[in-house]
Amino acid sequence: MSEAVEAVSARTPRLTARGAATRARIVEAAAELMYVQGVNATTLDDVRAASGTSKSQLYNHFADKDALVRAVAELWAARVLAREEAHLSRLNSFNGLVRWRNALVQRNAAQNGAYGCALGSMATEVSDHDHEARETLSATFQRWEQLLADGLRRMQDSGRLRPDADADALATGLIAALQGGYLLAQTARNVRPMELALDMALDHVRTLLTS
Amino acid sequence: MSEAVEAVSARTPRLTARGAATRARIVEAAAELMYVQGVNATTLDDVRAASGTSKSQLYNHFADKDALVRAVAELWAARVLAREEAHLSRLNSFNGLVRWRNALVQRNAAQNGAYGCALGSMATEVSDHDHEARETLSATFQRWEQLLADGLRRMQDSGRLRPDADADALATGLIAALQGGYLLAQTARNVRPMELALDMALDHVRTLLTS
DNA sequence: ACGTGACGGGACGTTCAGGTCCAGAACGCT
DNA sequence: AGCGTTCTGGACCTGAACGTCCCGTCACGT
Repeated sequence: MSEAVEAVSARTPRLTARGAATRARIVEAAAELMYVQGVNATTLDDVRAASGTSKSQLYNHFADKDALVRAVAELWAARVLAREEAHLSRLNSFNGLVRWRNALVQRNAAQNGAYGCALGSMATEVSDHDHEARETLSATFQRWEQLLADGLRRMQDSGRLRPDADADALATGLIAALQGGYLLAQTARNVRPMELALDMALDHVRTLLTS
Repeated sequence: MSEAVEAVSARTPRLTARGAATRARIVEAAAELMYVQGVNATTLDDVRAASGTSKSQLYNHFADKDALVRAVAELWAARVLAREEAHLSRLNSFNGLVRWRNALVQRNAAQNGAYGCALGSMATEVSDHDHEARETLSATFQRWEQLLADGLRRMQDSGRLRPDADADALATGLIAALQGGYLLAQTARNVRPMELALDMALDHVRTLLTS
């Protein structure tokens, strides 16, 4: 997430440590609220109150609400990718994939599926409206798929996954299953559909292992 | 969709043919706008203009915007289920599943993935806010899964699908793959991820056929 | 210590969406 | 045909959310 903060601070060079801290407080508070309530239901006054700042700060750091939303999208993108990189950068076995699945399911079970995936929810809410944010999120999904695909390729290199399996396609399928699972779980307020979706995707990968 | 209309007309018994027509115009216009622009970005004035009605009509037929949103959710639910029932009620072979996939992909390709699935988009946008609408959508997903599961069971009965396959779990996985595919396609403005997601799910079903 | 520029607070303006109301037109029934 | 009921139109109200502004405060360099 430091990436996102620095990317913007580079655009506005004069920024003291205090200012940067305020900006970070704003984005983090907004990220939390927008995840829980949705982007549209989160007002700037909510953000102001939650971040302990004031209106002028919001408009000191962001041109308008859309700019804040974009910053929030970048923050979630960085957070999710950091988390996933930690899980996937050393992925090299089917069991690693199972552990990945379990971590995601457990995390989502803790809130009964509510809120879904921060990226997925933002994507549907924002993609009709803000092209820039949509492209950020699209690139993030692609990066996420790449992390998975790299892991699958390592499984191929070490002879665990059949070499004729299409790692990129599998990665897209896994992320789609995950996102679809998030959506069904969120709608049903129940993690079970997410488990089923991921298990089916993993079952499919299992059929492609070198037995 | 007649179901949804009748369900409400039953609640408000006094309603002339003209009134019913007005109500239907409102819901249909709102459904279109909310699908394309999103629920939140659609104002009642938009609906009024698009339906060729007036404010008082909206509030004559619906208590508030949330009630209209619920009616729209019911309309989409009925529309999607009617469409899917037409495709799936006689599903009895793997090729039927492939045709189902092709129809969905083709339909979504026509708009480059934009807007996604009406049900899925509404679900994420509404589920944090309106429990009733969320439950309608959740029930619709379940019904949809059931249509698929019934088809899969027919494939088992006719000996095409292995009897130890879990039809319900497969159905959930297929719908999740579809919804995840919709989401990725919408974010990328490209149908390809949806194709990959569905193909992976179908590949998995293929491994469960009686060879 | 003193001045400059960034930071901070919050009152205020403006717009716009949701929701109300009432008078008149259309309908349907006897 | 006449009358009550329902439907229709659109003006109007209200509140809330976005965005502006101005002045006070703080930090840092000289």
